[in-house]
Amino acid sequence: MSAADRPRAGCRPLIDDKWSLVVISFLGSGPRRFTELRRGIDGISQRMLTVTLRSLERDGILVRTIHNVMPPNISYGLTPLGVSFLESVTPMLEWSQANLKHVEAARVAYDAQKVLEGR
Amino acid sequence: MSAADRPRAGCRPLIDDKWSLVVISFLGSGPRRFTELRRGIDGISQRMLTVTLRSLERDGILVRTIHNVMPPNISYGLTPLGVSFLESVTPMLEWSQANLKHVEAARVAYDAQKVLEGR
DNA sequence: CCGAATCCTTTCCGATACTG
DNA sequence: CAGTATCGGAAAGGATTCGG
Repeated sequence: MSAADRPRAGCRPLIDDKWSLVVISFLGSGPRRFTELRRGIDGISQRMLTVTLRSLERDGILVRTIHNVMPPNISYGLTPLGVSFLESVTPMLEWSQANLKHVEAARVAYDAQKVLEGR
Repeated sequence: MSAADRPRAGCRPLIDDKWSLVVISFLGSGPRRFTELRRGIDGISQRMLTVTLRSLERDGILVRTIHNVMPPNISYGLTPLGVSFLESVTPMLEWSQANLKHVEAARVAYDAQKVLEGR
């Protein structure tokens, strides 16, 4: 990779909080309702789901749609901007899955070395 | 994008803290010394640079090298694992740069709408 | 120059209770 | 079902000081 191919140093990700990526990748397979998200995303609290959805709606990453059927329900789906973002993070998500073992091994080796050195 | 192309829902990025991506992308152009990083990365405190470097060293993303020249100095450089990670985040970093204006515009529109609705 | 240690403030976030 | 409001503990992070 040459320097010209890379974004300039110091640039920051626009979406970088704890739950946004998980929510976005969950919505990659199609719109979901609040409760589906809550049950489908392990460990998220109701509060953080609400906060995250609001923030992503504000950023134009997803849209909140109220369906006037009986009973009424609300769904969340990615916008075209959200889809393009998901596509851009997919390589990083795949890297994380593929290299989880490598990173864990590096941590174990590092910690073991620290113990040998006497903290 | 089909469902099979995507990492399974709920997977989490291995590196997702505030400063790691900035440090890694800064090191993409080659090894740097502590003070170069400190001066080159806008807004990072000395403490957070230290903490971030340790964490990334532990993860096997970068290596700390002590050069026994006069005067001695210490440099930080990406490992092959770190380079592969940087390559995987590059699309997301480029997306962030390319869509900053879009997202900011969406935020302004959202906030304006909220005001119209009377909070 | 590099970084550890301490202190202190800010922000995050889960639990809980309540509304249409 | 789909939220909002509030509270308190936990964690992040900045400022400062000290040491090799």
